[in-house]
Amino acid sequence: MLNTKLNIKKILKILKELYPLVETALYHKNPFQLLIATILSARCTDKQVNKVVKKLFQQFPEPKGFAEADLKSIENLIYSTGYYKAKANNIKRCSEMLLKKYNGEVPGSLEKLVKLPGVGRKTANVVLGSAFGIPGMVVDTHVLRISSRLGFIEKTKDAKKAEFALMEVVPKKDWNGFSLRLIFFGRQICIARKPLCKTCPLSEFCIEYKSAV
DNA sequence: CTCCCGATAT
DNA sequence: ATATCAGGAG
Repeated sequence: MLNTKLNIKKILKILKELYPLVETALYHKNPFQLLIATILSARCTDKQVNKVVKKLFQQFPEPKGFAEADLKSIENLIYSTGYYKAKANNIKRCSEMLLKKYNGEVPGSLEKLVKLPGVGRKTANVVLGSAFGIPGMVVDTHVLRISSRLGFIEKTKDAKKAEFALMEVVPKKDWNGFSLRLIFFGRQICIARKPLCKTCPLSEFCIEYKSAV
């Protein structure tokens, strides 16, 4: 069940009032560090990622360091984020490709970003939005869950499908902010296990809440 | 589709 | 004990 265009507009307005300033919570000082932090954030909380990246970037500030590093030493530094073998391998190979193809710089287009090891559409769109200021619709677990709860799109498990459907409904200038706001909203209010519908400022517009009452 | 996988909240 | 966390590769 989809929400009306007018309600979607109202929801976007309320979300902006709720979270006026939106910025990624991932610690980073340049596009490369944001890229690595975002790769690490797969199925892991930002808080957990931030616990490891400071030490990680102190040891390996640039692609060169990761490319020359022993895989084990990367694994040890990122261990607590989970999937540590796959992530370490991806980070090393990603750094190697950045050096070989892009002179160590992070490319600023979706097509190039998604070809990097460990980088899918979600990670690529995070980097586009938060490092380059290019509109990108980030569909992570929160956005996927909440955009259907609120009736922005039909329920789906396909993140790419959701991404394209959301780009139709949300104004392009809002794409970056929309994703970040839904993520904060998802952590604080529209929580996966136990959504706080009683105190939710969007419940009167929420398709799932209204159909449950 | 399965596999990768630790930390945390419930 | 189990679900969930800014997913991606094969």
